[in-house]
Amino acid sequence: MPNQDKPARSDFIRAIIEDDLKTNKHGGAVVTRFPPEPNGYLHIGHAKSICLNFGIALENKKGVCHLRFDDTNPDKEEVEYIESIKRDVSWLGFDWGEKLYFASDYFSKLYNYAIDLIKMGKAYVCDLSPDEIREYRGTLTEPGKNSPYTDRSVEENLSLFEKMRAGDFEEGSHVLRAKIDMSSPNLNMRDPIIYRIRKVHHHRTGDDWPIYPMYDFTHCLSDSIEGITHSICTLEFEDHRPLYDWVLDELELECHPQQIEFARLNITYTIMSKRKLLELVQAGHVNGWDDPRLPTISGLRRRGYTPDSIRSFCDRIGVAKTNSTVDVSLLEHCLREELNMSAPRVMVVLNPLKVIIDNYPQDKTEEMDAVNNPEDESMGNRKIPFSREIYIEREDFMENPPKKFFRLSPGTEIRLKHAYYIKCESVIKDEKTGEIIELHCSYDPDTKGGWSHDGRKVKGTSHWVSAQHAIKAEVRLYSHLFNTQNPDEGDGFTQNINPESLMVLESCMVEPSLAGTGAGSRYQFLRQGYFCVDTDSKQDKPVFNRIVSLKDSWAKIDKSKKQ
RNA sequence: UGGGGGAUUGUGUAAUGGUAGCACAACGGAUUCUGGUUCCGUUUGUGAGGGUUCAAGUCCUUCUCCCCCAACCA
Repeated sequence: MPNQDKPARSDFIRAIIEDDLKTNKHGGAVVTRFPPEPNGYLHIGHAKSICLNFGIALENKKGVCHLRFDDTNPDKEEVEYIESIKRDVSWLGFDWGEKLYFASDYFSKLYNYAIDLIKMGKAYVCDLSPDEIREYRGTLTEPGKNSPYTDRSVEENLSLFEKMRAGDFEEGSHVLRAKIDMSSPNLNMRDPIIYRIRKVHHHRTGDDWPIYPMYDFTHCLSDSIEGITHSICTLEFEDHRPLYDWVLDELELECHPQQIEFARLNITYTIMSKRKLLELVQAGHVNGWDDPRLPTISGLRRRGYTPDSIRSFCDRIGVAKTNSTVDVSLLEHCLREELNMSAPRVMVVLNPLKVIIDNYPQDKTEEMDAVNNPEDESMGNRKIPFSREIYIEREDFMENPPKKFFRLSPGTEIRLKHAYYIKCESVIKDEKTGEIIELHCSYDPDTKGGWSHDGRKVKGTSHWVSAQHAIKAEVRLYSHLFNTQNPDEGDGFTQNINPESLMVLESCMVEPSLAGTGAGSRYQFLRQGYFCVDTDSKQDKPVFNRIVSLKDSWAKIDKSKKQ
């Protein structure tokens, strides 16, 4: 159960709930709900809402959070999405227990409520076409005018609505509207449509219904039916609150939840719109909904993000009504913070450079001791084979090093992590291209384990892998999907896609202890970053995703020098 | 030019008339067999003007800027 031992967070929503508890408004009950529409995959913006709603329930003695699918638009909704949403919510660590609901389960009740409204003279069947309805609605600055059907008799409305329900009318020919006020400055109150005719198969109710209720009618009533106390939603529904309240007030329902709105989550260098996410997937800019560059829950999961780190992120960003964009580095920080403690360290050479240690015996192999995690001794040690030929990172050698370069260069000495000190004696290059092919080094046998007894200091430490023992692997390096902090600026978000957001390295050299590691396992590749075994990984060819790099102060120095 | 919201450092978020705090980021230093981690430190803020008050981010007032709303979507 997440978040229980953490200090209580405070935000304006929790403050409202606390007040309600003090005044015993709901008899101590706190009932929230997460109400996704099953028309797409969940993203980290949904995670914020999930953490809020389920988190609040967990924090209160009589707290409950429902998972309710808002499935009133069969045109766009699919069972596949329901399954993915359930999977994502529980992966994030939340449990709805028995409290799994579907708005479609309330269709009969909703239909009866609509009839109640008609009988009260508060709803009418309108024969205007969609275009006409728009026209009659007026504009932001001009009031609307009454539909010619506003004043139909209760009997006529009843019989018309029954016919709608019976499937006697064509799609678009009739709608049921709430009779409120066509001159309201709030467009949502200008006789909103509450039922439309859609002769579409519904994934749960089949062909039972030729009419489907609209969001504004369905949502408040579903909340009321379920005994929700606090109905938390995003800012764009603020204008809908008067309608939410109107429906429940007119129907004189005992349970009248309080709708509270908060700002949705935005993160730098990514997008959070379902529509745009869909476009990226369909246009092939990414490889499916679980592409590790996407902010979808499934993408983050595949990338290697942990549920804990996402929850921790959601805790830290807070909840408010200000439109805001959170720096993606905060998300990365949350991941590093967790994995620093839990991820085993391992040595992997991403861009191999062969090193031959000339004074090391030809056929000798030694087992070197290595700690699995310096932050957690209980994770133990492992043995790593060392031999005459090894690989080091190409970046760790420079023939003409600048100042402050602590790594290997001709004549300098570095430490091989957990092994020996080596000194670079000569550089072998391709005669034609000038490319460095291999390095010849000498080692100091008295420095086994990476220590010298004479107090000699080396500034650089490199990771390495024994050439004959190495496993070849593919590593996928991800960076931001977009080049700009706000992908929506400029000529549309697809123009800002980062062409280098995925770099595949095919010939990485992995230490042998990683043989057979399973998909989803996370490691720290020493000095490089946190990596996760991808689902594409095969026994003979492991595939790793870089979740996030380590912080790199050398990269900063190097970069500032070049500028 | 209707209605509804919002504005606190680079970013996010606290401070319910009484020392503007925290986190991330950035920068400096110490420690370190990861240029990681850890530790210490530094810089940057109440959108603007006026008013009330001993005291204003907070109250009053005028203004500015930003977001949302005219789907038979949610």
